[in-house]
Amino acid sequence: MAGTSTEPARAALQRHGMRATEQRVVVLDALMRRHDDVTAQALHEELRADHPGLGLATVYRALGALAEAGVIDALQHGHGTCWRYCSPGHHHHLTCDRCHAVVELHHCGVGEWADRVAAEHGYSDVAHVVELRGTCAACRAA
Amino acid sequence: MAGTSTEPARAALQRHGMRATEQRVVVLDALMRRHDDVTAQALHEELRADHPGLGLATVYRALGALAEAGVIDALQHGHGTCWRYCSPGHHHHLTCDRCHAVVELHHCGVGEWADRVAAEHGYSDVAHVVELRGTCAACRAA
DNA sequence: ATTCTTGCAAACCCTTTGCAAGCTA
DNA sequence: TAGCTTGCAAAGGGTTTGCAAGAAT
Repeated sequence: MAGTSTEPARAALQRHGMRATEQRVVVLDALMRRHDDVTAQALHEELRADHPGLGLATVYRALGALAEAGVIDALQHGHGTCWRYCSPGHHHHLTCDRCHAVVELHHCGVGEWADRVAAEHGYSDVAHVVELRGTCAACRAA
Repeated sequence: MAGTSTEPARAALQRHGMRATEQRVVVLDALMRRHDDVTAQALHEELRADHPGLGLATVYRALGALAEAGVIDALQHGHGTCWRYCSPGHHHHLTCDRCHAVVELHHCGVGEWADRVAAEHGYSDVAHVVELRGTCAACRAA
């Protein structure tokens, strides 16, 4: 049935020159399906239900490799690292403080201001990290 | 002599309802003097030269309390947490990737965009985290 | 005098690493 | 087949905590 294929994950792995092992496919596929971010341990716990042999170290290694390849993002909010799938191209995220639902913002309203301000202070090669956080409609209603 | 008083640190502590112990004063004073961020361990190492009895756990506790009071910022870039003094009021930071020198930007060019975009997606109570990173003039020249 | 804070060292917890076995291309 | 990847368990490293002694208000 449609929507349950792991092909997208497999394809993404190969596109980035990573071997498409079952474990990596499973990890990436899980991230591509969810709308929020997860810790390595929570993800491991979750995946273990269907994949009893999957090791925690393997999850950590897969996440590290995927992040290095730019396929996923590592987030440092709070205690421990959280991970989430991240589509290509420059964009920012709007996340819900309560449920961690994420909206990707592909139109960036910061670059111009950032470049101007940085130049005023003599800084060059400026990058910006932006994260918007609020309460999503669903959580507000709840 | 001027410039070496720990009064500002002491005052900031009391203003936030924290007991002005010698250790806390020393920690906050050190942060108020520097233009970059530090790890707890590095700060401890540094302060130990003049304050042999100062414990690492005390540094961690002081930093945690100061951050909770909003007097300093906790940063999660790279491995381990870094800390830096942060003046009051809404502002953002422009930091040098090489030397970690910080410029505080008290004019925010993001709020309007953030609020609009968030509203478009049904999010409310929106806050934004922004950090600009580049190479400062001094490092570029070096 | 009371309550909070400190130092030390041990405990914690998330994450990484070594190594032999298993898989991918 | 050659070389990467996995699992397990042990090691690592930054941070937190328990507790008795010491300060601050």
